[in-house]
Amino acid sequence: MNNSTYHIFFTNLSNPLRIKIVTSLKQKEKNVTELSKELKVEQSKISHALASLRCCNIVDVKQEGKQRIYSLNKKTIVPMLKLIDKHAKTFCAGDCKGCGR
Amino acid sequence: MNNSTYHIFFTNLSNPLRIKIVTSLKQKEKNVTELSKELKVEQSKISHALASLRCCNIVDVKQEGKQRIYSLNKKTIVPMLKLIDKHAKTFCAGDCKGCGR
DNA sequence: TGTTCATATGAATTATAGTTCATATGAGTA
DNA sequence: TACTCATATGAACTATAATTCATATGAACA
Repeated sequence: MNNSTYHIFFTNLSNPLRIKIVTSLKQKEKNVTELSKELKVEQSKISHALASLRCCNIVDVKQEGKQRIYSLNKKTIVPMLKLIDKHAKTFCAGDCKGCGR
Repeated sequence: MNNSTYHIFFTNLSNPLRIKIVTSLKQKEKNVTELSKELKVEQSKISHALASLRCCNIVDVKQEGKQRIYSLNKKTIVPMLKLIDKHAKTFCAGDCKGCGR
């Protein structure tokens, strides 16, 4: 597999807001306004974040009336987050702190 | 698990050089000079990249004489890259192109 | 068809992360 | 202990990505 795909994919998930959206959608699908209210984040920020996530098919959309319902593509993301959980537990004493650079 | 760990972990892998190093170390462990020559990248760039990867325990180091041998922590990374391979194949027609934003 | 609610988009600004280069550290060896 | 090879580090600079805000689109409905 080519490195560029990895780079694009990881970059997409390397953002606090997008991660928040992902973990929120893990529970259940939501529309933009719901996400905006739940996360206390301005609507256009949510929309931009969702646009990125859609690019890599990390989330799916469906239209329902004037709402757009976003759902998580769990096939990839759920096992991936599990890998990180396990990694952090095993190698980073619970959670990864980064190294300030 | 807390979102900050996900963020730090993904950010670490969201960089072309660090990904190159990771995929190179998947084959076999290498020292800094070897990586620098193989990837045709200046030594300090490699060192900085390795420092980041070490923070999240994505790579390990051992000293051997004056060299430092870096190896990949395969437990997490190998299955993670496989997940992306499969994702790209299944959902992105082979490889993820991003969306130019 | 004009108004409202829901969401998306573009572009300028701002924040974050990466590169570069000069230099420091540190192991081995003459 | 002075020198060399291997690697690390800090800080200024540069590049990349995120935020903001004004505005566009588009569905529903009066």
